[in-house]
Amino acid sequence: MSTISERRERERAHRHQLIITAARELAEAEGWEAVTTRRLAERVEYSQPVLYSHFNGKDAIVSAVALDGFNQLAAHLSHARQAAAEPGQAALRAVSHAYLAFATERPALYQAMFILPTDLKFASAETPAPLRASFDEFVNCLHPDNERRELFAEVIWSALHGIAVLSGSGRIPPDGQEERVDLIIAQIADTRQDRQRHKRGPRSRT
Amino acid sequence: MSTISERRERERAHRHQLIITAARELAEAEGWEAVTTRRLAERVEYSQPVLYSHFNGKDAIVSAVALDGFNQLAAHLSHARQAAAEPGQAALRAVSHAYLAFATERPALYQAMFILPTDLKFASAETPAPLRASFDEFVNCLHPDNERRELFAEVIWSALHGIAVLSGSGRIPPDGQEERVDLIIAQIADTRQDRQRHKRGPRSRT
DNA sequence: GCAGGATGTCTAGCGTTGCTAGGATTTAGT
DNA sequence: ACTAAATCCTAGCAACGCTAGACATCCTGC
Repeated sequence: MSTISERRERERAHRHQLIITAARELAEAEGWEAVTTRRLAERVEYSQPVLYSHFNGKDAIVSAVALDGFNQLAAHLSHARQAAAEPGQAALRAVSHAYLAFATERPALYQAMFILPTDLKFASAETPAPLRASFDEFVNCLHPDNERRELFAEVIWSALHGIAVLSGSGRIPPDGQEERVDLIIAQIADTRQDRQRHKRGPRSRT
Repeated sequence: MSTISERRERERAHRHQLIITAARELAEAEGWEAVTTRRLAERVEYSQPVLYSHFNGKDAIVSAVALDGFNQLAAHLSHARQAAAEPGQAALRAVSHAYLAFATERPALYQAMFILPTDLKFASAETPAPLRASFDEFVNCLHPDNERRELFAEVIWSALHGIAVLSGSGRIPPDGQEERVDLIIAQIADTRQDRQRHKRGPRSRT
């Protein structure tokens, strides 16, 4: 009575992942507007309703793809950071370039993570680990004595996200990304700035 | 034979603007997912097909709203810049705060301008004037001797857009926007940096 | 004043979307 | 072998963007 239900559960988990992978591949091949429940069901060779026995709806599927993406992003950034010779500005530069490369090379995945509406909870107690891990890759590039590391990381991440999405949608020229990243690193994360200088008394972040 | 067709044209232009306004108001009241062609038609008290005699499709309506938004944004930023005592960093700070205020106070409009798919052409020859005007409000805050003003403006704009959209979608905490803007201004647009120092030889922007 | 053509508008409907109810079929436990 | 439960699919709903074709209205030329 146990092994049989275990196998069932295993198969179910396998199919769960199959749906996520199929959705991502379909989005990467033809864009998210081509990811309909019918086409997705056809692709996994099941009927539509089975999708709804795994996910609450289409948004939940996109969310699952996004969560998967955050795992990949965290690994990608971590790899870049550790490949850098030493921590500090070099690591930050490496992570930033890795971030932008991820955004440009996996546009559909990036879209699921940051643009499409998802159920994911950010910046709260129930934030999934991969999200926090990705963010921490930026934080860990900053000097531990900088009491405003989180703030710096937020701003750097925001700036990178901004140029990623604006160039991705053609709102700024796709060329010159390199220059922009260099400018961000040089200006925002100037190592002269990333120190106790930025210590401040506790502030009310109302 | 002339005045009558003139009146027709006038009425048509009026209705054109009516549709745009109705779409914007509906989006601001209930979000863009509530803006359907049926509801929009009902709101302007015409049937669906008249929308298509004015616009090529729903995307074109969103684009028109976005273009209208860029006019408002340009005026908003221009006002903030000229209200600042003198040009330079103070003006940049004023414009940046005005930009973020616009994004947070008019989220639906901002979404049409920057997130939803539109037909607008950015960063090209046929870029509509209001888009360029908005961008130039940033450029004009930077020192004319800085040969990389455009690059600086792109990065500042991107950073602001990043924190606007990430906080708007809950991906970074909505609190602390003030701190982030201050950091961007202080770091990226440090007046010591915004000068000939940044002159460089022509670079290959491959 | 009145036919006739052009213009403007609406009704109705097509194909597709996300999602679900209810029946059919297979499987498990006694 | 028989009942019950779990599993899956067929069929369909309401709403979507969009369009064809019928109806009404208005201007023009006689």
